[in-house]
Amino acid sequence: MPELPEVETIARGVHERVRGDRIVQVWFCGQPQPFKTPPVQQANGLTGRTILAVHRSGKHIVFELGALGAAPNANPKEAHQRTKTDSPQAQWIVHLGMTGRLLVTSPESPVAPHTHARINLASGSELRFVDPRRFGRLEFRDFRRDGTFHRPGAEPLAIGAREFAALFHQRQMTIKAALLNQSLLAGVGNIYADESLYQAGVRPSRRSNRLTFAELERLRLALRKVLRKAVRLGGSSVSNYVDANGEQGFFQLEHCVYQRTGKPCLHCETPIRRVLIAGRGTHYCPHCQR
DNA sequence: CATTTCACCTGGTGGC
DNA sequence: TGCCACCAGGTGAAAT
Repeated sequence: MPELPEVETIARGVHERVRGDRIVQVWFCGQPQPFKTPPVQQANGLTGRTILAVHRSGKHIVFELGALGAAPNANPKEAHQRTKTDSPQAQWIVHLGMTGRLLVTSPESPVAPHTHARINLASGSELRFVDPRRFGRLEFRDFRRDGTFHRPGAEPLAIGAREFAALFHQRQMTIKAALLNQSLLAGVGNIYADESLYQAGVRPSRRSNRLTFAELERLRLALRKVLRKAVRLGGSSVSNYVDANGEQGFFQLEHCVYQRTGKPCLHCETPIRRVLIAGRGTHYCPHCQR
């Protein structure tokens, strides 16, 4: 489900709830689909480690983990100090796919259908991965064997004007397809591609390399504006997205084109059009976007 | 190599 | 109410 703002919201929420905690028990459901690393290897790697931090990278949620067998630390104050001094030795990487959810709950709360992972922490809380469509992926990396995780593309909130323009001037696919390509920019998905193209006044069917520098700069700034606001509002809750605490986001109320097919453009009243580009439903205003 | 299409899944919605 | 077609926040393998 999640694009950059939703993943950022979830990662922040999980970080707040599990930082400094220790993994005491791991349960994985037998469905092999979501496991990029075999479940047994993952469970062995995770058990006994301290969670130093949780953060977002592209659309991935990255758990920074301490050394295996580090002394348990029940005292939250000391756990916080440990966070400062320990350096990460391994990572657990979660990709939510289309319908994935990461939740921090109590072990007693009812287990939702399609729960594929339950991770018990020393504090008593439980981390759960739920994913009906099973497009999500779980991966474990031990630095000694696998090195650290590297997202493929640039961060849309950090990239500068020149680099952004250079990236998109090299491509002849449609600008919509280019925005969705995670090896160029990491974190932009269908909602925020459509919304930022609308804000920039650029038609999604345009060829990436045909955009002027000024248009690309408008797009980069629109992307920043849209993504930042969406993060501030906790992401877009379409269908049933919720954050780590089960709370909804509110950016869906700000959508100008996404899933507004046939409704009037908020600028010019022209009906919003929906077409298929790069195999995805694409929404735009035929008058405002050239 | 760059680009496009399609398979992978389950569930919700709206038309008949 | 039931059945069915279509749609969905993503990606990577296969085809072009």
